[in-house]
Amino acid sequence: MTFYMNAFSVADQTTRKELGVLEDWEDAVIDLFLNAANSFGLPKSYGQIYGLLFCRDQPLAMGEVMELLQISKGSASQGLRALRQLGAVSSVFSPGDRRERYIVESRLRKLVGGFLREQADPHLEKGTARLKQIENLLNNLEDEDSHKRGVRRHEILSGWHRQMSRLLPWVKMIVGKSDRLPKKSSD
Amino acid sequence: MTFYMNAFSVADQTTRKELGVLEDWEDAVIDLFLNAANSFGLPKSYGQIYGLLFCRDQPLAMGEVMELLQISKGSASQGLRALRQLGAVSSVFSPGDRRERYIVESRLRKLVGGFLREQADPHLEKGTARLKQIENLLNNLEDEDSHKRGVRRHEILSGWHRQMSRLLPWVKMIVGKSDRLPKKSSD
DNA sequence: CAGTTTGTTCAAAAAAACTTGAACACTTTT
DNA sequence: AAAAGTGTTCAAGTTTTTTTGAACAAACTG
Repeated sequence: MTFYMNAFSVADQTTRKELGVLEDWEDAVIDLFLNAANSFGLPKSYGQIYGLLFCRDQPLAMGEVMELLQISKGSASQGLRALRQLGAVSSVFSPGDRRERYIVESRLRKLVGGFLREQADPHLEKGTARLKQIENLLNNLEDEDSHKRGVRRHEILSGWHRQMSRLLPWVKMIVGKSDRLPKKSSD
Repeated sequence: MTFYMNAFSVADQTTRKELGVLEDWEDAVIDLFLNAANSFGLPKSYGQIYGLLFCRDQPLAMGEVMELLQISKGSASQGLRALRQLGAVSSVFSPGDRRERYIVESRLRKLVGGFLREQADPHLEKGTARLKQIENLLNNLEDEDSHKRGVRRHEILSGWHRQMSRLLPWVKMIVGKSDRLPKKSSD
């Protein structure tokens, strides 16, 4: 009934490592991040890449990411760029190797901070501009009733905008509190 | 240079209302919500519908929404359903009219609450399940090093999950503080 | 310098998300 | 009970987003 659930039997576990294949739990973690990326409005390949690097102790080069996840050069390149931009991934160089290698940022505070900076902050700024534009349209308006109605709506929107601006700093605060669990030994 | 910016001249402002056409400022507000919906991961038609109802003092029937926004029956029906589900829209009946008519919820606290309930809470629950699944995969594991590595990752993810769970109640609190601006007269 | 490795770009292909409208179901009106 | 009004559903069509891979650039290697 569930014969082919896994592509490898228990006896093959060493073989798998040699072939550069993912562990089952790694697959599950990667899938978790794939779904998370989706619900944050990011392409799923970004989630996969983050998830893979998250699983590994050693930094991986782009080619390794491509092979392990079976994704194209383009996806890997763009995904890594975007993740660096978000501050979710950073690159390191091993001496004697020309390739750039990548590791994740796994402190939630930093991840949330980067996400808010890249996604939320720009929206708030655009919001300011839009509110101004609506204000202008309301001023070139004949109809008195419509004007009044519009002004009321503008006030509500401004209130929302203000509240959202207030919220973000708190989010950074709260998430930052007790980050990463205490580790067994060094770090 | 900007001759055809608006489809109607100032002299036509009464005509516009008769034709059941949107005001310029209403268009702008609707567009604002269209974009906002997009960045919250909701279909843009949902944003348009919310935006239109947000602009109006009187509740609108589905047919009116369809005509004013030039969207199909299907989009209107589904959009209104989803918005009601989120608690962003509610329906009322006028006596002597068989049609259901719709109005928005414009208290930010309620909107955020509904959004978190429908979107964030389910994700947190799925997260719990996924973490358990990963834990299981880790237990059926031969390789000692991989197991240790996996356990560490599982700990980190559990920590994130806990923090997110903590965050949501705070968000509801903070947003709820000073809702809606003080109004001029009654309401 | 010709060849190799590493990584970026972007037009085209593939996949995913959204919208449409026709068919249907249920109510009310005549 | 036929006709008209209101609203839902869902398969098919459209649009948008994401992924791919070939062409290119840059940096090393022998």
